[in-house]
Amino acid sequence: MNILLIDDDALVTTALKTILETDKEITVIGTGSSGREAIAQYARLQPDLLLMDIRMKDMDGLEASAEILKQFPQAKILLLTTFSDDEYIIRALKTGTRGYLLKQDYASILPAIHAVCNGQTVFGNEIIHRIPDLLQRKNPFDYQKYGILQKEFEIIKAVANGYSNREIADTLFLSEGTVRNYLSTILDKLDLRDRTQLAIFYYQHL
Amino acid sequence: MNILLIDDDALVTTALKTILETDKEITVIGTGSSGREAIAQYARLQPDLLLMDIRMKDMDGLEASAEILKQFPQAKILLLTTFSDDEYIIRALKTGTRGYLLKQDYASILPAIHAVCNGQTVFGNEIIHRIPDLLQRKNPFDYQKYGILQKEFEIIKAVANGYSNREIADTLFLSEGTVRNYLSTILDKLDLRDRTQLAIFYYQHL
DNA sequence: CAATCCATATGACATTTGTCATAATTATAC
DNA sequence: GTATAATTATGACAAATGTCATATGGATTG
Repeated sequence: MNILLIDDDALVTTALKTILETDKEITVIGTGSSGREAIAQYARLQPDLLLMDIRMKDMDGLEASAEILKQFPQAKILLLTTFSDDEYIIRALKTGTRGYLLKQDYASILPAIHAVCNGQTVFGNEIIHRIPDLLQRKNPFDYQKYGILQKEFEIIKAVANGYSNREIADTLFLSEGTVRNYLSTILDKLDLRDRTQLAIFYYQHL
Repeated sequence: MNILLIDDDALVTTALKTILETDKEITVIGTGSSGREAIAQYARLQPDLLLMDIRMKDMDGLEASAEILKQFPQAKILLLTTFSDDEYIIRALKTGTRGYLLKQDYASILPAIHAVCNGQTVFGNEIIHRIPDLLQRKNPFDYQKYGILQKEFEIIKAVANGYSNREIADTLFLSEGTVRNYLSTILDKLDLRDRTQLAIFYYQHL
């Protein structure tokens, strides 16, 4: 089995390569450190399997996966991630990658590779168990934690619905200036710069 | 462990009951044959676990689950299904039920019950493997469809990452004016009003 | 070769957004 | 009962945003 290995961190790439090559059936035929490289290398090497990190600098593993799958719908891609990448799980599932593992879970990597090569789909246990929560949009934005007041939260929701200050003011029976002030405070509390970042924040935390 | 058993088909209920009671730790404290019964019985009996069919006459297992979970967020619900109930899987995941098994898979039922009672989430293997496919046919933002050009799409992604026009210009080596023009065109094509709505649109379509 | 389309760019303009200083109420808590 | 916090409000200002008209060079296509 010819494997292409992509990880931002050269140390990880090396470590993984060592692990993988303890398996006689596996050959690492290429490595890389970015999404763009993944795409280029994939097209060139046509590996049996692509083992890729999710979080990378230029283009993340998911974008790269999507692109590769567009060109090679049969591509077998196994994504690696850390616990903190929760939000990626659903996106990963949607791109159609064949597996999703925690990096920490070294023991599972080899079996997972074999399974994916055999056409199976593999998700680490912890990940499966998070799926219902994630789909449920649990993990709801805990506004108390950031010291956000009820009123402020109403503004947040309105912004996240795409309303302008004027519209928010009208809907909540406030003056536009007040809405602006609230928003300004919110941005400050959440350490964001503008309403767009706020909307994004909202969707990523809910 | 006290279990409530709901299935449309009395034969199945009986069969399952027999299987379950081979396990000394399990007691079937009630049975029923519809979603409504499930809700009523659940409230009355407060079982440790509810084992329920998905497809039933009056109110399907998912609606019933949703209702029960609303009243008892800690409820442990294990849904039974057949291969043909594909479309239900995603809905099931979204309701927050704790497990989802194929009826055919008798052998897994007892272990699954134990697992769920211990707070785990359990999905039959075949089901897990269908999740990516099922999610995938969801709305991936098909920018071709809206006549969005590649370049424009890059702008969209940048906006969805919370960048300002100035930053986008710098990153993509464009003038700020050009970025503004692109954005203006994009908003027009997608029938949106401002960058915030665009970011929201983006997150809702992927 | 003319007609389009794409990528890129300006300048001008109106509007919206975000910040700041400041302040009047009304609860609430100590 | 005084200090603090929450709700609401001004006005002024700078910066960012979005629109429009217009323009050029390159690629594609009929």
